Amino acid sequence: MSFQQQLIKWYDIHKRDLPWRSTQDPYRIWLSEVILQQTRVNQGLPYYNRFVETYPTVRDLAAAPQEDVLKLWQGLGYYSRARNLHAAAQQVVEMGGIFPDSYKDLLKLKGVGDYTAAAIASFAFHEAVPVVDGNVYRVLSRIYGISTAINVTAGVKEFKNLAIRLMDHNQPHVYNQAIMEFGAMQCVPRNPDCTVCPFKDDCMAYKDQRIEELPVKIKKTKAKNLHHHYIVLQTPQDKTLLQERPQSGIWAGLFEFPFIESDGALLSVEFRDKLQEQEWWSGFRFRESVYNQDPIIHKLSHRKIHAYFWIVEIDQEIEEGITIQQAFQKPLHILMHRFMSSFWNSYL
DNA sequence: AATACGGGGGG
DNA sequence: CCCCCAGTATT
Repeated sequence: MSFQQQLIKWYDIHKRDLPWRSTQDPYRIWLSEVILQQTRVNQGLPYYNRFVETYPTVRDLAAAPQEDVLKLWQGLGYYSRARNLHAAAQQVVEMGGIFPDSYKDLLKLKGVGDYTAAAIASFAFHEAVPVVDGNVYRVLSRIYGISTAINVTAGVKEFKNLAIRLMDHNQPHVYNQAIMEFGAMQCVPRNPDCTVCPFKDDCMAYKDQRIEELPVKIKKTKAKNLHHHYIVLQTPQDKTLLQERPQSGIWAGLFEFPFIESDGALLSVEFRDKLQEQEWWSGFRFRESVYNQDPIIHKLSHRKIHAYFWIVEIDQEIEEGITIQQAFQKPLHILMHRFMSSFWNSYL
């Protein structure tokens, strides 16, 4: 039995019942693929359901305000995916609302790269293009004993070529689902149960006991430290102040309290001075107290944010002030949302 | 070719 | 603590 046949046989027995597998609608498939970029199925699943329900068609998504899309995306991370998703929906609507139906044309959509274009093209249109995601790298590197790093150009090309050679051209949609599912369920990153693997007699890595070494990946640079002193403004009428982050960089387009950056912890007097130096701060009388003496550590892939929340009470209303309820309506990053939930749920 | 970009889960 | 996840865009 060929590799493809064995793989598909395994898939038929072990596949999970996932909502995007029971549709041929390119819009839904695209939605699922973007949500699942660098995201586990279990984490993305509820978001997929909410998006399909809120925006049943690509036109609904295109017509929505970006803030609403970000709000629905809140907590999923890599927020440029949401902004690109929104922009791509508008691209599709401009093309008459008809989804591109080939790998080549799909690639033109914002946020759709090599993997996602291949996924949509094969799942929705049965085009014979291979998906090469983290699962596929792992499966192929192990079975074929390939030590080329998966995150260097030579590796990307080598694995892509192998994937093209291996794929089942008669049923690319099944084959692509099968190899990813196999990586996700059987050929897992750590401690796979190779004794029940259908490829245990052929797998080079298993034979050479190199399962834990493959795939090879060049390690990434380590995180830099940032210190954020968030200003939790409180007015007499219990209003507060949020600001939108810039459209590029970390948490682009999300909302948070204004903050002061520093090299480390601040004493109350230091915080007062820095606050009064802020351009937007218009010299209110205020009383400050730090909510958390020790920083809350929020880790991103390459930033380590030390967050301090300073409760700053002023004795007058401000024009930009919003209610707590309004603040919760805004798209927020997890650090903000966690603080707001714990602070205002116990405070109110 | 390297870096930026989240958050959660697992060992 | 470190690694990984249905990657893409930018530098």
